[in-house]
Amino acid sequence: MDNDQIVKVHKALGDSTRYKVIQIIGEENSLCPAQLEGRLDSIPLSTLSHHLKQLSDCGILKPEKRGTYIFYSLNEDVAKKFVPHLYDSH
Amino acid sequence: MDNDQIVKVHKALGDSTRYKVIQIIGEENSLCPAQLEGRLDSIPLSTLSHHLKQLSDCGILKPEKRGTYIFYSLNEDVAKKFVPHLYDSH
DNA sequence: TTTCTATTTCTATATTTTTAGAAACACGGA
DNA sequence: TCCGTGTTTCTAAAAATATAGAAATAGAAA
Repeated sequence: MDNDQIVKVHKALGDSTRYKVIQIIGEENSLCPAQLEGRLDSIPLSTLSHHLKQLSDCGILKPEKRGTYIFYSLNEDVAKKFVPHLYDSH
Repeated sequence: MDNDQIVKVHKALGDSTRYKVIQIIGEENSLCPAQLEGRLDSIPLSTLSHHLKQLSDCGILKPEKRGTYIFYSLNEDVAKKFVPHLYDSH
């Protein structure tokens, strides 16, 4: 993992909405945008989608398409490096 | 360390100049702005100063005044949490 | 006190990022 | 095929951040 990649992950985590998304998905294992929307404070899906894209692009989230739905889950390799405390209580 | 603080550290590390600063200080232990300036690609001291402020404000850098100089070093508690690999080879 | 050096703050501009409505796309089911 | 649902892309505007020159501050030393 080179510096650019590392900086990209930090940038992705350096926003409170995106950080909360990572926390929620860390608890729930796998969620789709509409489910996440219900757990966040009145955020439009279009905005959420941008955040999910950024989190996926940097590699910390892993989108998985099943029919119409897209389930997002943590990429554990990356998540363990950057948000290890999410794994502390398991 | 609460969420706001965590997000703040990630945001500070999510910029390539600031990330490089952290890497350099991790190698050198303690440097002042003018020394750092020489290790970075033609950056004005005023800009560097802003970056150092952001890195200090979020807690990952620790400024220490000695006469006219200000020496910046890593706050190890924070650095070990967010950039643990900087410690791998020591 | 004056000067020199190290560093920061002020100010303004340029750039990037965030936000969100509207339109488009993708898939499953009637 | 047409409709409904889930999700993304398009577009534009607002907000935040980065940048850097100039001015200001702080301390050391003459």
